[in-house]
Amino acid sequence: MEIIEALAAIPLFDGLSRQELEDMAMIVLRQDITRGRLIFAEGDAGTGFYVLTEGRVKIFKLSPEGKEQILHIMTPGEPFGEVAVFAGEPFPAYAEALEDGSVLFFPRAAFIELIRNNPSLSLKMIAMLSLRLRKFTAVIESLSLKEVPGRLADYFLSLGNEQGGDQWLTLDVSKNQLASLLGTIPETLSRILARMVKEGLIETRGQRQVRIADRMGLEELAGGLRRL
Amino acid sequence: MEIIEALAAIPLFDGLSRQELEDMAMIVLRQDITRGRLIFAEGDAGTGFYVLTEGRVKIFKLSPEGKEQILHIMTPGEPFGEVAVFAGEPFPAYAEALEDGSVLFFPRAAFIELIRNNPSLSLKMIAMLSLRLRKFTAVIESLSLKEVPGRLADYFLSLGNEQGGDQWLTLDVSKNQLASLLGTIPETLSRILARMVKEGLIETRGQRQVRIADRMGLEELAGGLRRL
DNA sequence: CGTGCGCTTGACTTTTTTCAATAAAGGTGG
DNA sequence: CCACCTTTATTGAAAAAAGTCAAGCGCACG
Repeated sequence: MEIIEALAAIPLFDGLSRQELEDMAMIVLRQDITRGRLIFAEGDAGTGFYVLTEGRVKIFKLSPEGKEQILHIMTPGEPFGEVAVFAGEPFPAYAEALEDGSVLFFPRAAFIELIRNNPSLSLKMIAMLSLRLRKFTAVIESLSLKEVPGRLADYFLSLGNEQGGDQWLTLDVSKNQLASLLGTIPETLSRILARMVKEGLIETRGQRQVRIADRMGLEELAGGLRRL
Repeated sequence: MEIIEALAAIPLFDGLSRQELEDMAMIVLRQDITRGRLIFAEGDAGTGFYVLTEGRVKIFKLSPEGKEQILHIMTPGEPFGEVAVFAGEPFPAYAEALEDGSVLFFPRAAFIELIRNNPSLSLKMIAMLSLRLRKFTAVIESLSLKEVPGRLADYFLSLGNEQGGDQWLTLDVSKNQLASLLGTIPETLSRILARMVKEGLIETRGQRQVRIADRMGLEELAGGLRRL
């Protein structure tokens, strides 16, 4: 049963016994998703949540004029939609597949039953939510305390931590998406990128590759000690 | 034992049996706090979390230049610092008492043990974290999609929902703090407030009282359909 | 080989911040 | 109860940051 392997690969569930995974496999539904597919919309009832097993999914909000703010880009292994399910409210944002892939769907009632009987699963759930809350805190801090150059510097620095140090870094999103993730628009991003290159903070290669040329300079920018 | 009553009054714990509350009372520490008192600082190790029982506490971040962004103002009954505790990381922000009051401190290890043996407590915990995550989502949306007038309109509207409908509403924070909560500075807030009054959207009385004079107008502002 | 979409650039407008000065409130000690 | 002092709030003028609108480039894809 391939669902079991998929479950076992989810960080949220590691440490669970074979039996527990099998119980869980009984309640989940596998669903393939194609690029551009809307998985749920803001306001939809949260009858269950999802875990991404393959592909990438963006979680975003829409303003009345149709401008979108990307909250998060999910990568395989991450759950999404749990907040609505556990808070007992409709989904607060949209979820759309950025590439072909697949998700597992966990129906609300059955999953709650599972948690109720499984303390270590609930602790994992709590830890996962806490971590996400912490990330959101950082986003709020960044949006409200820093200007766009600082937020972009943050982004490059954290990209540098994930991927190797002073290698060429690969942007995992389009620049339009990156702009939205940073709470700005493509034009502004483009200008700031150009200034960063001119100031020797970064180098670019093609559309999606960047190298940090002056880490200290970026850190000063992120910290607000320098301006572009 | 007064701690028991304090515990029973916390929404997070309602539905727990007398015995469960007593078990919990064994592990909590009561601590009185005075106005201005720093409860924890960003970077402190999270050895446990707090629940506010009396007074008000602000949770905030500091930028390198010392500008502060208030993330949340806690009112009695709300837990804070849990994120760090469950994520196993240091506190990501500062907590400072705005008034005299008191808190209960829950040591990490003992509380985790409690949760492990109490499924309904863990579900409550999960629900609480989910709700907070949902609020943060709204804050991020507001910061990145709306301009200051829209955020302020949001604030008044939600204040109107909490307190009675068309009554005079009482601001629970100073205007400096409100500015920080909205991700802006006092001067900007002051100007926008003045414009809102001139446009007949709100009335003010003294420094801390506001009445919504044109709810529809505010809603249009919040939705971006109108500009000031 | 053209069409389309993502990206960039320029000129202009709007929004917000900064700096500086003033005004109003609130608390304290006489 | 009042004068004084500190903190908090308002206002103006100028600068900076970001957003809008419009045009143009370039690369991928059919």
